[in-house]
Amino acid sequence: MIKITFPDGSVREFASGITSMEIAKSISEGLARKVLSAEVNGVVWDLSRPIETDATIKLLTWDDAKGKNTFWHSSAHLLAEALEALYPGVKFGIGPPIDNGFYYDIDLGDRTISAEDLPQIEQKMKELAKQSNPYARKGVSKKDALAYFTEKGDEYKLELINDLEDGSITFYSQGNFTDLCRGPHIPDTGFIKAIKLLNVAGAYWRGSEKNKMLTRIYGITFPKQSELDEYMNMLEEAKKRDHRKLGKELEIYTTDDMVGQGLILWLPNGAAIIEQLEKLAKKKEEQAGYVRVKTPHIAKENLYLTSGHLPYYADSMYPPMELEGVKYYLKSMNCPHHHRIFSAMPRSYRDLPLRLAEYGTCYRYEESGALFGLMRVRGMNMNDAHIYCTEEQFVEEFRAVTDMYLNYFKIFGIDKYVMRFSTHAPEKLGQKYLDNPDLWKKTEDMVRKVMDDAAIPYIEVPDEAAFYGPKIDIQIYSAIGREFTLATNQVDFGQPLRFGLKYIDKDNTEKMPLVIHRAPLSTHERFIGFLLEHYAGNFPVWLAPVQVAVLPISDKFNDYCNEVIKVLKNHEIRTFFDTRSEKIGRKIRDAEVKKIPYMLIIGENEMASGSVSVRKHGSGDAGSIPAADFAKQVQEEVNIIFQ
RNA sequence: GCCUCCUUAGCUCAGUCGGUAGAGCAGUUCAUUCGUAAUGAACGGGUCGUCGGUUCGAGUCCGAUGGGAGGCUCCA
Repeated sequence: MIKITFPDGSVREFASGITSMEIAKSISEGLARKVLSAEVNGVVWDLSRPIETDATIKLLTWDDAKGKNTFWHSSAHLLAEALEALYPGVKFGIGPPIDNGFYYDIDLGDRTISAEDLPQIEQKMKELAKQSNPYARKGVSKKDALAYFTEKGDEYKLELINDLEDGSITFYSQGNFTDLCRGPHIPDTGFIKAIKLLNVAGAYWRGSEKNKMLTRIYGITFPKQSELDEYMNMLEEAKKRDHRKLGKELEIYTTDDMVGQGLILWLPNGAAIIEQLEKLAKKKEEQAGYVRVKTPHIAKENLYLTSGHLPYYADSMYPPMELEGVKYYLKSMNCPHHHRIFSAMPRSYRDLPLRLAEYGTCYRYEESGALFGLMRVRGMNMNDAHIYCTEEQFVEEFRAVTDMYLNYFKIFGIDKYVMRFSTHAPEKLGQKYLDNPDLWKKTEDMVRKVMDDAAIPYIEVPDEAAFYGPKIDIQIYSAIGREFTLATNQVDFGQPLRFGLKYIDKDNTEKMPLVIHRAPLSTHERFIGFLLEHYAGNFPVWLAPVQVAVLPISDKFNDYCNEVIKVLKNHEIRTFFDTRSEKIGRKIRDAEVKKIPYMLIIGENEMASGSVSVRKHGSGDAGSIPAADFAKQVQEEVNIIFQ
């Protein structure tokens, strides 16, 4: 007999060799129908695998992330089985589960697969799923494994097997399909009731640009059709929030072939949002003791040789312009310019910390395939600043920057983010990282202390730091589920060295300052892209390009409307006056579609009483109040942000 | 950059078998002066992304190229 411990701590005895499925059945038939795999002593196992020692066990269902993983992994095998049936001779790469579904990488030789072929493959998968073929696990020797895939002619699997230890290799089979696989899998294909193949894409074998490009098929499956329907609905909803769609609909930005890819043309509405963001940044930075500077878009080659950006990053810089034998580059970073400002005059310890801020325009030649709406562009405006401080001041300064980030997140209601603390790898000092172990240790310890003291949750990622120092990246998630870096907060002791930055300390000796790079509001491009999706285009009053739409019932009230607009403008409120001879319902509809936060409906009653009827975007009629009171309320609503 | 797909009016899209382009919305003009999500009518608007090929004839078929989408790689 063996002892099985359950998650609630209870212990039951079973005969040795019992399977998780049998255990599930002993609990209830309902559970046995739902269970997908089991975590046995912390490792996810097939339900059919016999347990021969005392163990802690957790039965995994669709409600567990690990259960979903098993389900989707098995679905990938089902996809492979269908592909092999439809495209004999197809070769397989890898087919893992992912956050939302699974994929399989395949090599079809001369044949291609396109989106139109997916329904047919889906159909085949459904047919095979209905057969409820069990997933069978089998240990094989390395020799047999190699023989099997040599016979099959699948060089990708052979490459994988060659990297595996003999004795640790397992095959899984279902129906007519056998795959090299560590497992685990669900009991049989019949569990997979709803199947959707989402798209085809190219993917390099083993993720390297040097290798062959395989065809990747993405799909998702569910134990119930209703869950698939729900998921597809969610995808539809997410599409409506896509910043590229909203950016067009709300006339925020455009791009133009004649101007160039990745170069954003901001329309008046977008420019209005930019104005507000800059106003906010100015205010917050001024409060935090920053001073503003302005630097040009180009600089001589020597600046980037000194900073070290050339030649390592020349590929992602626009090529130089050469005039009178001198090369000029478009700047891809603001830091070198700021460093020269630091060095423009002798600096004393009394000048530190010196915080130089600028909404600087940078240009990076991103690969054409990497460009993506506002999120990845070639010309961008960074909310940049560089803080020059002494080692003693560093913790305080780094903390202040972190506080500023958190303050911004509160203002924008950003609560889903992850702080990634990227540190160096000691064995790569002198290659990937600047060779100064003391400074690495010192600065990493200081950053860790700031994060721990402030009790900010973060994940530490070794070997991801910048060449010149550790950094904190803030990862956020767009409404479409994409993860990207919004902002970064970096320590730099490399550039101060390269630029020979120094200050005169109390003891009259020269010392090198540390530099903090920070960009809490990212770039205008990426941040507004994010905000569009974050707010689904419903900008809060303070950011909305147009804050108040003034809608007369008929043009008889235009004069009174103009008086109201005058009052609004005196309160610095951005307005739109709809003078079309349309019915009020139409004007309201159009203002709602434009997502203008407030609409003022003005007719006979309002004119007589000197009031306005307020309608709030998305929530309807909000009653009428005196025009001056409304203006004051809106102004206060806005001012609160800038305090 | 690489793989797959897409590219028709300002926007969203239709266009059959290869026979010289169509709708809705938007725009302009006129009428209407209206109380909380679309008043009506008329009019204007396209070298079918560009270049080349096949064909008596190309929006339609083929090739190249620009741009876009989904991925991969990259992201100081």
